[in-house]
Amino acid sequence: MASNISTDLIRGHTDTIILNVLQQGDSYGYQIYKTIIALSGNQYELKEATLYTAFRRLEKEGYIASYWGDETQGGRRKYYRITETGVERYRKNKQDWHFAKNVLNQLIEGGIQNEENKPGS
Amino acid sequence: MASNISTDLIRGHTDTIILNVLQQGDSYGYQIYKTIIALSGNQYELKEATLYTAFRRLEKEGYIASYWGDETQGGRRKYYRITETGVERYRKNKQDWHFAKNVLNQLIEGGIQNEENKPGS
DNA sequence: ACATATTACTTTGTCTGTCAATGTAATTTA
DNA sequence: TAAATTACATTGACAGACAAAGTAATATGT
Repeated sequence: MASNISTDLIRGHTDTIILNVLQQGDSYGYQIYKTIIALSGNQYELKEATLYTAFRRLEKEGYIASYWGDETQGGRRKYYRITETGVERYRKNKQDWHFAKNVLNQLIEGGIQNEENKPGS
Repeated sequence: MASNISTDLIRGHTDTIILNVLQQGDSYGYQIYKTIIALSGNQYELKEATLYTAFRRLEKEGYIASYWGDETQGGRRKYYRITETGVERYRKNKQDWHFAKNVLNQLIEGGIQNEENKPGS
């Protein structure tokens, strides 16, 4: 893990990242933790404490829902599922990110940029 | 000012943005404030309080230096100049941003991205 | 068999950057 | 001459990220 990435550069994207993972199927905390590391190509680790904080936040806001897995041995894995409003939220966040990315390019690079502006979505 | 951009999406880029402005010539607080709004195409306003906080931070760390303009009427404009380490810092920050941007794309968009990976500089 | 590592979830407290609110004072415009 | 703009500054609050520490189960190594 090179981890060049300062926490402030990711700040604000945590929720979007989690929602993206959950959009591809239900998952539980530790697995999501591993998935994010893998997705980043081992470049970024979203810390566990941050993750679990985000789960609370997202659930409270109704973007995800949780249920315990039926592991039959102890109260093991807590699974998360993305809700409909969660999917909407993800789409919105993704748009915002594309928008912000373009503005940031303008602000960080010197003058006027060519145009690498295709929100895709 | 549509200001779609949440503060958390910019967080961590403030210093880089300021250094970028100062790289194109000395300037003073209020002008930098206006320049950033213009540079963003009126899409983003870096708040004054944030700016002045950043000036302190950057000066303390030796990335910028300040001097009073010779307005001869009152202690008017405080100009800022980017230092050599400031220029280096800017370059580093820009690289970090390109790197983080690519990782973020991976984390926010679903699967594996094509490749829009040319750090430029 | 026993220690260690890994899986899995949780809480508490701290730090940092951003910004609202507020203030001062000079200059410019209506 | 009142109001707006320019220009700089401080204070206090808030939110997100995370280090640290902990609990408890299962798996692995020796």
